[in-house]
Amino acid sequence: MVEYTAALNQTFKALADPTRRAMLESLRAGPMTIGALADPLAISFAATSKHIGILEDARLIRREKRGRERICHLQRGQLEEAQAWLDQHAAFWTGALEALETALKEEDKSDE
Amino acid sequence: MVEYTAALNQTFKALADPTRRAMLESLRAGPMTIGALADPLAISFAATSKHIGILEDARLIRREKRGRERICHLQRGQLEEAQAWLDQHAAFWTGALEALETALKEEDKSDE
DNA sequence: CTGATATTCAACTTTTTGGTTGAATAAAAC
DNA sequence: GTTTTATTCAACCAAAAAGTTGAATATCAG
Repeated sequence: MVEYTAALNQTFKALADPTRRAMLESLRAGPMTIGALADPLAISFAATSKHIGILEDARLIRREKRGRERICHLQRGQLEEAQAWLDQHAAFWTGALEALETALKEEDKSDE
Repeated sequence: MVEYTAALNQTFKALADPTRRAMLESLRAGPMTIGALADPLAISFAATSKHIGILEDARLIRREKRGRERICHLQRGQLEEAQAWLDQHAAFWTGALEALETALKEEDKSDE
């Protein structure tokens, strides 16, 4: 029930790692190389490259070859699906609780 | 840069697993027991209980003891922080691209 | 061509994750 | 009190994730 695509899962997995989120945050300032991305993180180039690969698979970034460097750019990927999932889930409270409140005021008893 | 709390990380990790998202989706219909949650999933009670533990740690659900049963209820947890992170990240395109578009129209040349 | 730089590849290690099973606990039903 | 029923605990397992190191590749600078 509710759409559950492989892409949505890939997006959430990609976002679940704090290092990868930090990378995405860095890239908000503009495109940058793997080296520049690895710099503030206390991990190797190889590890950074792997993270980038995961973000690329989730299409949250795009890696462009420029000479011996790789420039990483942000991409939307399936971010909107993830947002939609969260929004829909959050609606449980915004919408449903509103209705519940009304019911409680009128009945003054617990639901169910 | 940008708030990165342990709670936010816990939330994203909790949401990264499709089984756990399915559980949260089930619970939208109303509170239910571990058994009822485990039923549609092809996993054991024990595995279900563990997932519930993770969701509980992330405060996305609350486990209430009623007799020999445990009733699971949805909770907001730090869901709003996760939403905020995504919204902020998505704003990169909605906001920034809007500005970029304008710039392109006026200058008709590529950025950077 | 030679050497330095940027990144990736391959192999490997450690930790975490998602799952299992069977015993333990606790409450309900008989 | 004995037996179901519902859940958890503990020990374990396999696969995935996140990291490392060192060799390979490709490009740029002399």
